[in-house]
Amino acid sequence: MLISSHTVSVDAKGRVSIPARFREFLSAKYGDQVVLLGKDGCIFAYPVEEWKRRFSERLSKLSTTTKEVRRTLRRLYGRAESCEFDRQGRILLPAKLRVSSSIEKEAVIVGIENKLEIWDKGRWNQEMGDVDDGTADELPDEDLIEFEF
Amino acid sequence: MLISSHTVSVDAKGRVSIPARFREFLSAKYGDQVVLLGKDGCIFAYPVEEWKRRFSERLSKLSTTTKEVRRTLRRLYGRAESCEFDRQGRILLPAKLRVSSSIEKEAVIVGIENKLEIWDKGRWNQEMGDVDDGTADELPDEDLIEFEF
DNA sequence: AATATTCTTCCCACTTTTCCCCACTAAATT
DNA sequence: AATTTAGTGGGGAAAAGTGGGAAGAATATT
Repeated sequence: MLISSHTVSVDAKGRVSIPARFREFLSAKYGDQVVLLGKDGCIFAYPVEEWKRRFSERLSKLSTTTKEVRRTLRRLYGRAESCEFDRQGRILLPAKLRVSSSIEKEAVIVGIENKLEIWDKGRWNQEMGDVDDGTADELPDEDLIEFEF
Repeated sequence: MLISSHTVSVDAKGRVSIPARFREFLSAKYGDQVVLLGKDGCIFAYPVEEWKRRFSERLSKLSTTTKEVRRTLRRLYGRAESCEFDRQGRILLPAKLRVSSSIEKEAVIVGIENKLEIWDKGRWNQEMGDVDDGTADELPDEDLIEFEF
């Protein structure tokens, strides 16, 4: 299970090191390939198998006779990027995604159950409520489950 | 699995480079031949095997006694074009299809599970909703399965 | 029928990008 | 303090993408 957050630097080529703990878990359980998707102002990184489970498998059951379905598929797949760890355990964040998530010099990598989120450090701090005074937010009401991002 | 989108240039002869990642997947899994079909204002490119699975196999089971079926068949097969990669990994887009999909100088090639879509860049941006705010659409309701494009 | 014209296909050459690999520093472990 | 592991940076080879020339096929023109 993935958990916790780590600050890492983004180099001139747009690469970020995936913290060793995360990498071990991912490689062992899923292999070295992840799928990136811009969302909520950050980048979601799914292990490929996880992506398939959440999207491919469910979407392939839909008929593509309707234009709506075809459009949904291309909007999802078209925005995603596939990428692999290099030998140093880094991934290259495509320029497109770096721009849309405002990631420049420092990024925060967050482990959430079985996917990662990659944030610009500034945005992450905002998302966390700027001051981390140890005050936990209340839990939101339950919601209906439809689609798992 | 095919995923993500790449911008490529269309040369004076109407050729486009198929991004290496896509090509590797296609060649390894399916061979070098694809079937092109104009649809939704872009060009669909199916590996031949995929075309057979989606269309040939299912359509050949239908009886051709009705005019309706014969008409469907000729409209589908008549508009399709077969083509191969050249040594540089490009395909030549037939003039007809280039016109009907408004492809001129810049094209976007999108990988969607096991087929490609080839778009004029302008049209693609429209299809994506112009601004890429990372907002993914919800899935539409299920539909009855007829033919899967 | 002969010639011209367009289109297709193959090949070479150039530019840009990608990514592989080495090396350095910092931190943790023994 | 020495050794291992994690994270960071960058040079250079290889590959990807692009453009165009030239030979051959198909079509059109005189």
